[in-house]
Parts: sequence; structure tokens; C-alpha cells
Amino acid sequence: MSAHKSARTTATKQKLFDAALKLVGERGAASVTVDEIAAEAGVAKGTIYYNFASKDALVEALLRHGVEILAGRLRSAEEAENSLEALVDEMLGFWAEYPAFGQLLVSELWRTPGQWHGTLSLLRDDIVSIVRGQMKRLSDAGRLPEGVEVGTASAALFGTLLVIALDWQVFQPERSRAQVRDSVMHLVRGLGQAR
Amino acid sequence: MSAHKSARTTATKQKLFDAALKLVGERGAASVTVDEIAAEAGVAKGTIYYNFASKDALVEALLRHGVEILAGRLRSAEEAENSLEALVDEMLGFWAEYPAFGQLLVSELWRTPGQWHGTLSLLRDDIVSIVRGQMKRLSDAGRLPEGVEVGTASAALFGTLLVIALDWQVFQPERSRAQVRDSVMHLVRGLGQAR
DNA sequence: GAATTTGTACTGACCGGTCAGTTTAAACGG
DNA sequence: CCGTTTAAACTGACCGGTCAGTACAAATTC
Repeated sequence: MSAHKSARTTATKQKLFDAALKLVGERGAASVTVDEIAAEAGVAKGTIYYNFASKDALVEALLRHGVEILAGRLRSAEEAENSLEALVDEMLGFWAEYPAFGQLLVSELWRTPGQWHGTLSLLRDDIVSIVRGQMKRLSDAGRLPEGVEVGTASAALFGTLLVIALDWQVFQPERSRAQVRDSVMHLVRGLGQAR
Repeated sequence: MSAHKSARTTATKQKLFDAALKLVGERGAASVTVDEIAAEAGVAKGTIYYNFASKDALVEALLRHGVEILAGRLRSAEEAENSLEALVDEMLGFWAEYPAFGQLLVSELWRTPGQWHGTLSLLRDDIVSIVRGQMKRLSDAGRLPEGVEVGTASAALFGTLLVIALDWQVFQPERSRAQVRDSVMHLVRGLGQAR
């Protein structure tokens, strides 16, 4: 893409994203210090302020970055197999790979006048609209129970997958990913073939 | 309960719970100051430290208090009508009444080594076990699809209701409570009568 | 092609404000 | 009276943000 960025800053930003994601996901954006992020990334504090305007700006960039990855994956999953199930499977895989991002998202997404609420609303829409595309297909095929609104169902499915993944990681780590996926699939299939 | 508490302190604690719930739910435990909570409650800062050992202790008490209310409501709902649907309806009503508590819970519940993780695990179990009771009834009656584990399903249902309620409050406030409840019921009924 | 300049990325000591928690003396109320 | 609350000043650790300076490679100059 932008050819005017050196490989060096890109690498540094990546290190900062990794470090910030780990710490912020675990302990919350407000209680992690910039010094800690710098230490975790193996970088001086000043470097953070060279690359980002503020701590908030770093977190916001992290949010965008993560959603970008998720959206990209969902789109390629759709390309490979155009089904709701493929989407669900991919999303579950993403949360399994980046649990800290799930923790960050879940703790900020519904904070009413939060500092990232505007950004997060937009990002949420990115993902939900992808889910909605698949839901719409089911609906058009008459495979959705009447009374279920596509928009609501999409938002609910997204949120549900998020918490199920989180709950799995935190409270039931002994379950395999396949087990969790199958349980969710059961639910989703039930939805798809309900009368 | 404990008869050795004056009505005065009980009232003060209630004011503090209300104030703390509002602020902490909206902006997160870490970024709310004790002075703000005192101001919101219309109480001197010293009073907070007379009634609670620390800011953390106040939040923890708040967590316990909220879960106690929720559990109490769920139990009386079950007494009135012994069905999963009654439980779901009551839970949705609770989240509608205390949205800030939902925000607080969702942002702390899956924080892996968080300061309240231990307490929260126990509190989560309180609620989930109530849900599990109803799930078990369905399961014994053979009204649950095979392959769905009761424990997992209960945890998932609890989490799902929480995020659906939150998403409703934040992103779709125009929907009526009845609408949301009906959508969820659709899902739950679908689960109950799946083959 | 050595010497010098320029631009970019990074460093870490430092500063000023913020905030949890303390202290105290006095008032309140049941 | 005694348990509770108030008001206000104070402490000190902590933390976001700053800034003068370093490193170094790629131009630029002579």
C-alpha cells in the first residue's frame, strides 16, 4: 500500500500492537500504563509517542487493525464457501487466535459514551453487515423462522459468538475448538432449518 | 438479614451503590475516581472510606450486590412459573432495568487474571446454575437436541442474553422490550422443540 | 570518496497533574 | 453518647505526555 513507510516503523508498530493487545486485553485499556506497553514491546516510551499521538490513539488504531483482520478473514472465508456456517467457523477461529482482542472488544463495545464509541459503532457495523449478507441469503430462501428480523439476528449472532468464544477460553478451556464449533453449529443449523 | 446495621448506613450504602453503578458501568471501574462517586452520591469522600475498605472493595461489593438481586429475581420468577421462558423473560427485564450493571459485568467477567476474576467466577456460577436447572428439565424431557451439553448451553444462554440486552440498549434503543423478548423467545423455543 | 548535512526512528530522564487514601476536628442524629 | 457523616487539607505514588539528544543511513557537497 502506502510506499512512503519504512519497514522499520511498520515492524515497530506491529510490536506495539502485539504488546498493547496482550496487556490491554487482559487488564483493560484504562489500567495499563504506557510504560508497561513500551516495556512489553521492548521499546522506549518515546517511541510510542513518536508513532502515535496518544495512548488513546494507540488503542483506537489497535481496534481498527483488529477489525480489519477479522473482516478480511470473513471475506475470504465467504469466498471459499458461501455459507453461514463457514462464516461462523471462521469467526470462532479468529476469536480462538486473538482472545485478547475479544476481551478488549467486549469491554469497550457497549460503553455508552465511551471514548471509542463512535469508532466502535462503525467497526461493529463492518462485521455485522458481513453476517447480515449470509442471513439475508437464508431469509430469501425462506429458511429463517418468521418473526426473526435479519438485522437483529445478525447483531445477536455476532455478539453471541463473541461471548461463547470468551466463555470457552476463560471458563471451559478443556473443551476443544471442534467441540465448541459443533455446539454452535447445532444452534445455527437449528436456526436455518426451523419451520 | 443482619440486624445490627442501622438504617442510616444501609441508606448510605445504597446511595453509593447507585452512584458507583452508574459511573462505573458507563466509564469503567478504572477510570472513575472516588471523588466522582462521592459527588454523584451526594456524600463526603470520607464516608466512602468509612463504609468500604477501598475503591476495589466498593466495586466488589457492588458486584455481589447486583448478582444477589438478579439471583433473587430469577428464583422468584421460577417460583411463579417453572419454565425456561419465564427465566429468560425475567433476566431480560433485569438487564433492561440495570443496564449499567450489564456493562460492568460484561467488561470484567472475562478478564483473565483480573482483580475480581475469582469473585466473578463464583457469581457467574450462581446465575448459570439457576439457568442449568431449567435446561436440565428440558434435557430430561428429551426436548433438547442431542449433542447439546447442558452446562455449555446454560453458560451460552446467560452470555447471549447479556449481550443481546446490551446491544439492544446501545445500538437498537428504538426496539421495544416486548419485541426483543419475542425475538429471544423464538430462539429459545426453537431450541426447546428442535428435533 | 572523505566530509558534511539531512531526515527518520528511537531513547529515557524528567515534569506536572491526578488520584487513592489519610487525617483531623467538628457536627449530627437516634 | 456513640456510631455515622462532613468538610477540607494533605500526602505521595503513579502516570501521561514532553523534549533534548542519540543513532544511523541516505543524500549532498567539494
